[in-house]
Amino acid sequence: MSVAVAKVAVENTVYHFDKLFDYRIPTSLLSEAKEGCRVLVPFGTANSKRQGMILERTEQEGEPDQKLKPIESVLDKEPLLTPEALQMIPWIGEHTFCTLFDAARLFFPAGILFQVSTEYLLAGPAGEIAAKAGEGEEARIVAYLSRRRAVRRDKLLRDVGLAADSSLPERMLRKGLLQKNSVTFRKVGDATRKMVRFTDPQELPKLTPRQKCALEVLRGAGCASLKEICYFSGVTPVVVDALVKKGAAQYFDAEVYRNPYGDVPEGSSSPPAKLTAEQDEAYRNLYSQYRAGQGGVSLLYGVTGSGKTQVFMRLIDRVLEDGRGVIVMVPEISLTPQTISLFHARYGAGVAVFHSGLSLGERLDEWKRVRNGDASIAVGTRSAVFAPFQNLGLIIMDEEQEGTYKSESSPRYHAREAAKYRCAYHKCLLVLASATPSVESYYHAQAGRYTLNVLSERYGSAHLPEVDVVDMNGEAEQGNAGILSGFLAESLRENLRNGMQSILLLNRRGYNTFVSCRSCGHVATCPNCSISLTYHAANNRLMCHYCGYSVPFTRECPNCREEQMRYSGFGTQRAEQQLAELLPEARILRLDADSTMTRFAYDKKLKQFSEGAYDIIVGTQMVAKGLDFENVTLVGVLSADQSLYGDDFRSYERAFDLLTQVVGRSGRGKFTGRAVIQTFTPENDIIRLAADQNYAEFYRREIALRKSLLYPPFSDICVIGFVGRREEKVRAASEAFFTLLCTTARDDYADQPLRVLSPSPALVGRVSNRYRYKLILKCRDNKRIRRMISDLLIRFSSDRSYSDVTVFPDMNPETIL
DNA sequence: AGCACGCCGACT
DNA sequence: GTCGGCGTGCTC
Repeated sequence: MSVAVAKVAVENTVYHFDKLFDYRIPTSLLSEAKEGCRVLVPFGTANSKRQGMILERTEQEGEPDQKLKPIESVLDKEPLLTPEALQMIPWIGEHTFCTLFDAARLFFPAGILFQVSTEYLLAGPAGEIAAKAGEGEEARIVAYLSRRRAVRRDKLLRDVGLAADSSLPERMLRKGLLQKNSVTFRKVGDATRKMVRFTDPQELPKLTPRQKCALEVLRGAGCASLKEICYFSGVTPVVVDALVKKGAAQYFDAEVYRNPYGDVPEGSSSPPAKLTAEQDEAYRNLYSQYRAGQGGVSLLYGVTGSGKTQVFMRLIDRVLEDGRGVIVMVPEISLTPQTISLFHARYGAGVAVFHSGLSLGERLDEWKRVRNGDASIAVGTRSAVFAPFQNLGLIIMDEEQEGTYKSESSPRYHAREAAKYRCAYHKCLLVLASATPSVESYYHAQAGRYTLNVLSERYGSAHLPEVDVVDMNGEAEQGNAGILSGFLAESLRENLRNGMQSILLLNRRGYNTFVSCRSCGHVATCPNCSISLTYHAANNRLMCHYCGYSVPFTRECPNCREEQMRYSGFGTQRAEQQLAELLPEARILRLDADSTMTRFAYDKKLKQFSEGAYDIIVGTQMVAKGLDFENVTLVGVLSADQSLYGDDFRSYERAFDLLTQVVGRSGRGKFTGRAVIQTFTPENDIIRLAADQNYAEFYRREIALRKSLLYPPFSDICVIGFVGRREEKVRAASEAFFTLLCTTARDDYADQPLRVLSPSPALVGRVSNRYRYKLILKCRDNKRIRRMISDLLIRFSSDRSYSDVTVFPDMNPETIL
């Protein structure tokens, strides 16, 4: 006698008791319940229905010793997950300290998920129930339900006007007035963008001040996305909801873009441009490493504009010939239409695109195309690393040093590590490419763990730009308080006269950065976060970049009541304005997160720039990378300083990367380029090294620093974050955890090299009214240490006294909060 | 996280 | 006497 058992990862479990749960597979489901299929299972004392994923199937011999609960139903006809994914899920769980189901989620598009929810219906004929029911709210629920069949819990509570966490339905259930069901439904999600239009009613209903404000914006625009209305009027979506209810406005869905990138051309088989000797050598090396079939990692270090893409494409061609899949990852910022059309032009519909800007439906479509073998190249951001190829030949990670490859929310995985795992599994090649490799990757290449290929020259006739560093201290002394030095202003004029284009980088958005009172010194800060507010000229409001809070700007100081509130510092919006005053004939394009909020605004604006509709781009980081316009011959960095002096061990690396990259936007075509870097600290070596594009020297210094201070790659860093509503609790929790960690490490892990830094408030100590603390652990990221951290988390969260504080470990985070 | 069990105070 | 407060323990 034996019984079939499924080991199931269950949704919405809590980390400290997450594991694979055993369920009996009823005979009727024996053929359906395959590994990799989603199932519905009874869970907990209430046996509420939850979604789960079968990760393993076993036969249990003899009598079923425990009373295993049976699987309720199987949700997929065919497995959603490949054997590779099934194997990778526990690995992700172990490395990122997340639940197994959360790890499994990474492998399928969000649109495919079912949601399990409760619905209620009357337990008998309406008349009978109404007679038994009480007054007031109970009676309202009965009346409401007597007009329909079953209604989902959230809808019921919303429609009857009760709080979302009301326990009334449960109480009525116990009284026998209601009955409940578990239902599964496919998440419809935000497949379309919510748009609002003004309905222009005969007479306007009575409106509250906030509603008036929102309506004014809407009237001006006629129609806009809900997001935009909220940005420009500073209201929350509920205000717009009210407008719609009162009949002054209407919601509608933006058209669904089935194919977000227009008609995909047939893959043009245009032969790739001829490779230079250097490119050819890199290509040959990579190809032979691929051919060897041993897997492995290679670092392709090529200066900006050296033509790494051509090397990739050659390699991709060969891999495709073998009938194997290819993943190309790019950072969010450079997933431009330029990049995508480059691949579309060459490989046609064989390209699937993955990034966060796609609707759920589109993501599902692209996922299926890879799954079914209709697409053999996946191009996308970090999530593309999980593209469901069955036979993978090559993964390319462009700009591998980019921080966006590390997930900042659970599961906190690094796409580079996930890529290494997949490459080991498929015995395929991972190519890390960059003009400024991460210190860690270059170290591994030097140490021989990765192979190294170098492209030291720009492609074609292009040369690296000449760079001038301008000391802004001198400018201030000469009475120039503007954002442009005389030198940069003159360079811009000259470039304009020559009919060439320029890019200006200002690494900060908003109009001004800082708003304070001249009279009492009061600084405008966010009421929810420990951060100062930023003035935005577009909507004349002060905004918080952390939680989205905003207030209208007034001159009156909320503290001393004097009309003395003033801006200081500057942002992209002010730069744009000053530039317009200085160069009235220039056509200026501002690119930052505010000007590119709508879905295709960024793409459209870049296209216009490339067609010559603008002379100058001024923007934040998004202009620093990936842009490739041959008419750009001048790049200006308005202030190199903010990016340099973070308090993170990666600040210098990021600053060097940013400066090198932005300088590299200049002179990529047949015209010679130049760059101007403005700074108040011209003596800083990083600026000089970036100006010279001297990576080797930068690396030499940085690696020495990392070694002496025991930072990666000489150690791993695990940051344990603590978040909660009451600061005292959060601080106490971090200290209790610290103590527990220290004793555990001393008693049971004396063999492990370990340094623990005592807890301290996070850099931004409060965000959205939640306090944040952190403690830092320098360690070796190995099985034993992960086990220790996991054990600590489990022990710590079973202590009820810190239940309102959430603890989250992050192994090798991109930034130390 | 939910949810049930269980043991003490203020109501009909 | 009972309803309901939240401390404690479990989830195949």
